[in-house]
Amino acid sequence: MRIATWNVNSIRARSESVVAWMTEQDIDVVALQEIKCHNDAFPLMSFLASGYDVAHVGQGAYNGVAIASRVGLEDVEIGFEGMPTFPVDGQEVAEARAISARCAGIRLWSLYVPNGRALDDPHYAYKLRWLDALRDITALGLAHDPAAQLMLAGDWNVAQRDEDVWDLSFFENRPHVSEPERSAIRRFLRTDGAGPGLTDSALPYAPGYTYWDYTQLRFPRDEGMRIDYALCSPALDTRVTGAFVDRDARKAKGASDHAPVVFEIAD
DNA sequence: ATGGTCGACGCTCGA
Repeated sequence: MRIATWNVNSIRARSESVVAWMTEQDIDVVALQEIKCHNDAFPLMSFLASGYDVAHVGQGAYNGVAIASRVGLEDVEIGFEGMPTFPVDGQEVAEARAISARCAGIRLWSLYVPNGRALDDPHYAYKLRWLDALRDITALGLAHDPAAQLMLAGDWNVAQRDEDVWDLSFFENRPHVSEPERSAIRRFLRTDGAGPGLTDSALPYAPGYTYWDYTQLRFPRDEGMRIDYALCSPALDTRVTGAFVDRDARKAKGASDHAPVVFEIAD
């Protein structure tokens, strides 16, 4: 079985190419981020016509996440317990950054972690709060069910290692590489005894970049970042037999600025 | 040639 994660940067602008890619690449389930459309504007027909069921939550021009599956889509959850909100015009908003479903026995999350914007921006503190809350609820769930088949997939907006960005000095005093963000991700991982004990399952197979800015000729110069990945529970990680970043999908005319990451899962 | 991007609720913002 193949599960993918892809920040598509608008689903309405490229629903046909996303569905065509899924069919060509034999993708069974995809976690989509930044769909950037209202719930009633989701291009559902493109997916249904190719045999994919879809769960989605939108927020107009920004954010929005979805899961498309041809192997079942059950027990959909929007957001997670304790998910932090962000104040917009004095109102606390639960942004459309997390959706989950059980597909072929796997509890898959599609996550769009807040960008952070700048180290002194309120969105940066929000990002750290958001990651901490997600880690807490994940650790609780896995403590209750250590054999859970769990995949947290998405755009994490954190480059964990120095080699996950093309030029570390470019990111000095900017989000994505700061120690608090990296520490927040490490606390999800098996290597941190206190956390839920997940594994960055693509890393052994696909350690390359997943995102290249549209500007500054970043893609032709291969000046990218590895910020899209999936953290898997121990029981699921043992089933991951391979992964790849499809750079060809980033090359295409009208492509998203992120490439999809594909996981091969043994039965 | 010292620039060079997109998508959306587009005369501006977020990535």
